Amino acid sequence: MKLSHQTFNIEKFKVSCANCNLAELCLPRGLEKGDLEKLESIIKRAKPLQRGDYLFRTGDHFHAIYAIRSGAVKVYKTTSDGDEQILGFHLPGELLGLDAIEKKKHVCTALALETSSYCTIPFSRLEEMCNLLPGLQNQMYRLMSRELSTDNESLLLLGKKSAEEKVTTFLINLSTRLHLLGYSATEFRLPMSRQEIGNYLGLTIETVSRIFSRLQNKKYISIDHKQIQITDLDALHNLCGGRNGNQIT
Amino acid sequence: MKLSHQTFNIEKFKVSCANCNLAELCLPRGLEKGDLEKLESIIKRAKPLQRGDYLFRTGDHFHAIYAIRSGAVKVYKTTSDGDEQILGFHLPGELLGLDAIEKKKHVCTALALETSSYCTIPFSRLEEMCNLLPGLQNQMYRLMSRELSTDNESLLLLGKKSAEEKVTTFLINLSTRLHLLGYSATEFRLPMSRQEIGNYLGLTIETVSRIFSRLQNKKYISIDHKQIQITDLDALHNLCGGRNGNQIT
DNA sequence: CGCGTCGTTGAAGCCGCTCAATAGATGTGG
DNA sequence: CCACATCTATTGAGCGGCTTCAACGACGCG
Repeated sequence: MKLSHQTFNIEKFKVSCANCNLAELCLPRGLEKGDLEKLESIIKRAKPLQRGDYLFRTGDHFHAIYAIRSGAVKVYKTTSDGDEQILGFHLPGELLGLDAIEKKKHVCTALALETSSYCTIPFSRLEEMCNLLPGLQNQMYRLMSRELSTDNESLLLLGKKSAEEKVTTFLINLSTRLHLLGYSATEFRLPMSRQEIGNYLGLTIETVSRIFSRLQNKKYISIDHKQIQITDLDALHNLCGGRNGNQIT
Repeated sequence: MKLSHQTFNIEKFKVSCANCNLAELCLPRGLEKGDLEKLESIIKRAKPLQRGDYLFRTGDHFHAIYAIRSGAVKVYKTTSDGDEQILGFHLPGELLGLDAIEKKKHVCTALALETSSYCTIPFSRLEEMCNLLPGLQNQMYRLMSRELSTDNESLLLLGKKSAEEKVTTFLINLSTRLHLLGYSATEFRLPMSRQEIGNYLGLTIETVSRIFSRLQNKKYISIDHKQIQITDLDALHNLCGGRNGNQIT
């Protein structure tokens, strides 16, 4: 290897959707090799975010959408009286910022829950490229459509379900998404605090904590701080209100 | 007028986005006259729906999106145990069915709350046309982005707000949207039942009714069945939790 | 070690739900 | 036209799930 250390670092940040194991979940899905190279040419991979760093904030000028490559990011709105409502937690392969297209300004804030890497996709160039690559345009519609679907699932979650159903649905949803990424569906680390879970689900931190304890007493799960093990996935499914747990937001 | 009665009826259903007073709110927004004609060529205007008619149902094959021209439509999901969660009420100028693109199947049901007319826009032809008309493609992104934004507002509504805040936010939202359509912002007819309002807001019919009564006692509104008059819009705004009420779902 | 943050658990209170009764609106058939 | 049934909406009484308030333990960091 003749590359100097310096050069190597630059190489590390060069984009290669072709080699990215998330390609099938992300924007490149369904593109041919040649088209993939065109798409890569407009994508920039930036220095990873540290825990607590902002990806974008409410009011920021919108110029690009972002694809999470690793880590976890929370997206939230801040109300006039200062407190926040978390709208979703985003894992690798998911696109952020699509809701900012209309107003050309970000309407939410995105913050890294842990060290997270991401790709930046300038929107105006993406739009141009969609005109050239119908497959890419179709994938954009699909991804936006999917986000609409998952938002609808969230509405159902908040509107109809009890606290216990909310928490179990949340766990199963997370489990499903992690499994899709190749991780264990039954053993993982929660990237967010109880506070953040409660906020997302429209519950208090105490209620979340109590329900975790209750699920643990029933031997459905086992929790050590943020490390969680699902010991009876079927039982959890049954608590979700019959269906569901496959939403992706 | 030389047209026979027969001919006149056919003419009535011919599309003309150019003459549609909703054009600036709907898909044609921002298109030049020539491009508008191209768009019109793929749009079909169908016979109006009667109250209780379905526009589409969960599981239906997705082949087109729909634009409401008049009336009001509710969109809901049905849970496995049979009851429904209403996701939104749609007024003229709004697009329906965008959340079905990904799965190529409708994931919700859309039902007319009153006599409603609409346009049908075949999606595959729309996609082709977006490749030819960058302005149209941009408008599609904007409209989908806006729906994502309004879904987020709904999440905030369901997650953070009290029953009173939910109901007042709902009223102000409706008032704002009707005003945008050229109707009175302070006097209108609710196209949905108390039951449906409660379902949408995650409340029972009794709670909705009580809050309407309370708002009436405070002289903020005046209700006669479905006919509603807002007598103190500012007071309602203050009840919303400081901000908000500008979501469009 | 001391401090702050996070999470757990208990006790009490309140908001919204459930159950129930009633009235008004709507529709139907005689 | 009225009698009757049905559906929607309103209002009250009581209950329960979740929140609020509070105390305490565990962990991380200076």
